[in-house]
Amino acid sequence: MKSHLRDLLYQALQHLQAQGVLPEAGYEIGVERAQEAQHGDYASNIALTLAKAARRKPRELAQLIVAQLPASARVAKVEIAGPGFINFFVSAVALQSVVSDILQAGDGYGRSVLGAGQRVQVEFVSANPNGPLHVGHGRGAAIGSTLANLLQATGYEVQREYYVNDAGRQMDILALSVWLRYLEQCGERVTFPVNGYKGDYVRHIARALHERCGAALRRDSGEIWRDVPPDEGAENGDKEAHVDALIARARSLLGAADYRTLFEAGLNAMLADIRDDLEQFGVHYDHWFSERSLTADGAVGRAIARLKQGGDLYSQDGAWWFRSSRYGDEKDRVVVRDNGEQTYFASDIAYHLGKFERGFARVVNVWGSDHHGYIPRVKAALQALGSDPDRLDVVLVQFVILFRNGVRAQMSTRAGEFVTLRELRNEVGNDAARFFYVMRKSDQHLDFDLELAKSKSNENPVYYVQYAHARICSVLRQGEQKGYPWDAASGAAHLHLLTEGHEQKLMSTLSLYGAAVERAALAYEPHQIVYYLKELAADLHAYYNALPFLVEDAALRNARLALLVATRQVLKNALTLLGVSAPESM
RNA sequence: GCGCCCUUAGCUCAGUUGGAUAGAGCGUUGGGUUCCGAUCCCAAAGGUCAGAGGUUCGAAUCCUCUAGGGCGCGCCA
Repeated sequence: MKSHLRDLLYQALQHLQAQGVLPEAGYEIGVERAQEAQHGDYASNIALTLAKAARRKPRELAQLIVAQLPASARVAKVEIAGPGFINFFVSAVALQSVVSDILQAGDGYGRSVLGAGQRVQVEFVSANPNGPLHVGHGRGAAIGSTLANLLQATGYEVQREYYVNDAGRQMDILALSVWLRYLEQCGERVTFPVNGYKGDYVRHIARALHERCGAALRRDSGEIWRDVPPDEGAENGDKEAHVDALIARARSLLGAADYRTLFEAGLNAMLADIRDDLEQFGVHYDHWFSERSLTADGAVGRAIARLKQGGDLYSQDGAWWFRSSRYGDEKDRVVVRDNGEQTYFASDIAYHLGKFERGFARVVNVWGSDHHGYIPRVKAALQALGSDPDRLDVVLVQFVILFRNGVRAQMSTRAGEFVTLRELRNEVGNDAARFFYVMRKSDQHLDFDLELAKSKSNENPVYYVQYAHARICSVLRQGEQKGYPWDAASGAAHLHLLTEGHEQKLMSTLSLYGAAVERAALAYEPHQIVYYLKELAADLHAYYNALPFLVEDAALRNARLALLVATRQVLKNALTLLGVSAPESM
């Protein structure tokens, strides 16, 4: 419709140019949805933007343009309003056609080819596999997953990826923690390090390991603790040194093979848990990318070598620094430490470089907002290596605060540990969780009202929207029972009977769906789908309350049912993008 | 201290590349509807868009400064 109106305006402008009213030049013709009903359906500000060039008052120019507009069956009325806006009122015929469009396209309605098959990668969650996912990760999962769905629906070829941080000290701490719990299983008495992972999940992993391996990984406890520097709390205690020494001891006492067994036990158990959690949450990945693989196949070494070649590395204090400040970062960053180990940042350079080498036209990272300071250095690295940093977009996700009965829900009883995603899902259900997670703009804090998410009332937006879908199903069931099954052909033939105000409003909202999907996808703003759904559901409920559907007049009845079925289709399509179910009854 | 993000009605939040009298839900007040499944409609009240300058036909939106809040500033990951 928008492009149709642009065409009409373009033709009018051509006439005016021919008459010498307007100078010859190419113009951007802006056509927007009108904000208020009294402004019609679409509005153009073309007269305002061209007033200067035409040396006429905007309203006067608007009149000239309108006078030259070709007639169109899809436009019922054109008005000039305000400072010089041209308002278009869409004809009933044009409005009604949306119903048949939807019924014809079905599940495909709202999809577009905007992305033209370009390959886009969305990387999200990527939580370290050293513990279960918590409620904060859940928001990243919901937003990332919806974003991927949106981009797919707009014609991009999307790859969903999880970057597994399976290297580094944190994973060694997990391995050590598992080992100590395992030794407890063997009957040893251990003093658990302050820095160790104390969650119950570590005990579960240790128990399974003990059942599988017996005492094969047991070592003499005197040897383990010999000369280990004291933990925090003791005199001259240092929790970092303590835990590092224990890791080194585990390595030496167990040997490479047994340490690997231990390490893998922790990693694999955690990964399986995370995978399972996300799968149940309706979040699916195409690829789980291992950080260790980057070192193993030499990608990190190659990236560092390239930086060195480009003159972007220098040696200082025994370490290798990347001159990121040259590319807009606050300061330079270490990529190889003085002990010869590569930093996490070094892997990340290789990882992001690899993303572009894999042929993605665009790369989207969904990160917790606490990582925002990391963006400049990654972009700096891409630029130094000759990739276009603008092809990397980072969506920052703010924190989630749980509320129960109006008060901030306490973090779990175990000190410092957040409520897990699984606990949240079990309490409020997957649908409510996913819907609530994407309800706010991602860079806004999310106040998550647990009681509201569970309530079965129209104040609960999930319930309100899902019920709109169920309600339509219910009407159709009622129709069957009354001997009024929906006749699709009759409905299609009598759409012109849909002239009531509520019907027009509903059809108008339906016609906005495609634009809403595109906007949400391009701006990386899943919350726009939620707002769209709320409006669509409100229109449906209002229609339901205002007019009867199962009327005796078959033509009118089938037309109304056609509108209902179309509405149901769009509700379902939009809910599916969010990963929320569309129930037939509730 | 420096950097990034945020600040819109009593509350929770929208506001589509700068557009018309800044909107919605909840809450409050008054009225109507209560029929296909569990609710909708109308009206009223409520705003210095944190504050101050600037850019222009036009600013919640862009720029500068100030205030308040969040986060980040490791040879950690």
